[in-house]
Amino acid sequence: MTSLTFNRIPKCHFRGISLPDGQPQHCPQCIANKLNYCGAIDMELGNQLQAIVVKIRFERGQTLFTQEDSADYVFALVAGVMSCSHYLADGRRQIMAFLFPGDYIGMATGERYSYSGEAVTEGEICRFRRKPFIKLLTKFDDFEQHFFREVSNELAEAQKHVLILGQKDATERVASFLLMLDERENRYGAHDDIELPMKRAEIADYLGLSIETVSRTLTKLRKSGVIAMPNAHLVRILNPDGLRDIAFD
Amino acid sequence: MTSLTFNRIPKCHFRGISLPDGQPQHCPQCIANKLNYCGAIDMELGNQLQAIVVKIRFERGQTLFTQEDSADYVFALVAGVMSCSHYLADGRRQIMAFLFPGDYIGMATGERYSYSGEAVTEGEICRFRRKPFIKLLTKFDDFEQHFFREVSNELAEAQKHVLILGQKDATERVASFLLMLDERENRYGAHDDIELPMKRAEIADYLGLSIETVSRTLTKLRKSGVIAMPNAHLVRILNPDGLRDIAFD
DNA sequence: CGACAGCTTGATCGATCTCAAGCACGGTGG
DNA sequence: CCACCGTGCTTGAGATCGATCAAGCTGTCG
Repeated sequence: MTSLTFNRIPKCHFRGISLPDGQPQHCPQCIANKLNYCGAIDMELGNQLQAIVVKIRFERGQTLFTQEDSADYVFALVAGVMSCSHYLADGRRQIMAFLFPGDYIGMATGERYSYSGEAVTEGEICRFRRKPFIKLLTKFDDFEQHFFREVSNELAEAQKHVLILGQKDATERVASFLLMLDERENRYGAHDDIELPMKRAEIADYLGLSIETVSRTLTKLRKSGVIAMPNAHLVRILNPDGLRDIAFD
Repeated sequence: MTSLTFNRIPKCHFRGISLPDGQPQHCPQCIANKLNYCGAIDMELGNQLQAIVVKIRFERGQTLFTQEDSADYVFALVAGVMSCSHYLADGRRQIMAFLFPGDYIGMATGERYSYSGEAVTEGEICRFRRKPFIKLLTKFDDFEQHFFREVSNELAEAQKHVLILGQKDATERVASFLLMLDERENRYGAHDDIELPMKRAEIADYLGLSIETVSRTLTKLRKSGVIAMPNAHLVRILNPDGLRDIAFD
């Protein structure tokens, strides 16, 4: 049920359900709505969304948009995992967030995205032109409130991230990261092992650590018995309370 | 014009304009609206806000609310400087943001604030009960859009913060911080020196550094000639381009 | 089976923290 | 008015955590 296969989307239970190929589906059937919008999209809104949506499949490693691009679109991730990264001129990369099915991207942005959207796994995304999308926001009141909550949650996530980066040491950071993934995967129903679809380098750039430190820390947690790692991209939490203690909030 | 006096509010030009003592003023006259809401509040909304507002004066060091408190209020900072801090159980503190007149607090929050609101200087704040405030949001459409933008800006700030904490070294962090304050003070009109109303400990907890490193870094920037410091809480940028280069974005 | 990308592990180095003085300035009281 | 005190800032010396450099290892794919 949770075997690790990166080749086909549906295999990984928390990466969302692939839509049938072809034209975009009516949005109420879309996983993105099921997960975050609780099915509250009405038919009329669904139809209007359908008129401005383009569904895009993407491959692992692909860049969907860059931090320099004019922010003409809003996206809804349907399947797969993405990252939002900000690059400095010398190549340093800060990953701002990992995105999972049901997440929206580029809601709260200025004239340009200030981060690049990159595919961590292959997947599928719905792309909406911003202007008509925003018009729908003002037209459908719950829809607007929904996005206010979305952006609020994103802010809360960013603040947690600030706390991790500003105050926590390497072990606390990695433990917090594992718990974050665990919690995230729990939204899709019970699961046993945490999947790490991203590379060590991506975990490192999310946590402000080096690849080597991430690797050493995982090894340390494994040797101390709070987690097990069936393989390099699968983590089983053996002692949840212990891990929470280590994460320190 | 920019002499450093912490005793009386109006002396510091970027800390906002004190309202006359006594009952809350009609909100269109309020500095908070002038700065961020561009005077777009209409009379009707102003009256309804007035009905639910309480104006509170606070002293330096005072805690306005804690991270444990039920988030029953939304605040608008009118005068003075505040900080939002998250404390860990062992006393570590991450300052999430410094707040200036015109900033709103507690808009995007769950059941509880997840940070404590602390007074960096003495000042004044308008407090609104959350429920009626939210009702006004839905009733007045521009008001709602205004707050969507507010929360979006807050998110952008948090993401900048993540970048600073995740990727930048001590010198880059301090330079970025000075530029942030500079930009912020520029919103209130031209100014010569940057005021640092907060203590070194607060800068340190914002930047994820120790007090000593903040101090040493300021000394280094001073000795290298990009800034001058007439006193410990006043910074003059001598070489803006140099400082931007050091801040690295 | 070989090549390559990504992960792990080891050894060293360096930036920042910690501990410890000393300093500066504002406020207070004699 | 000035000495004293306390708080906050600076500076120095040593310790530490994580980065960097450098192999080796593992699993995947052709």
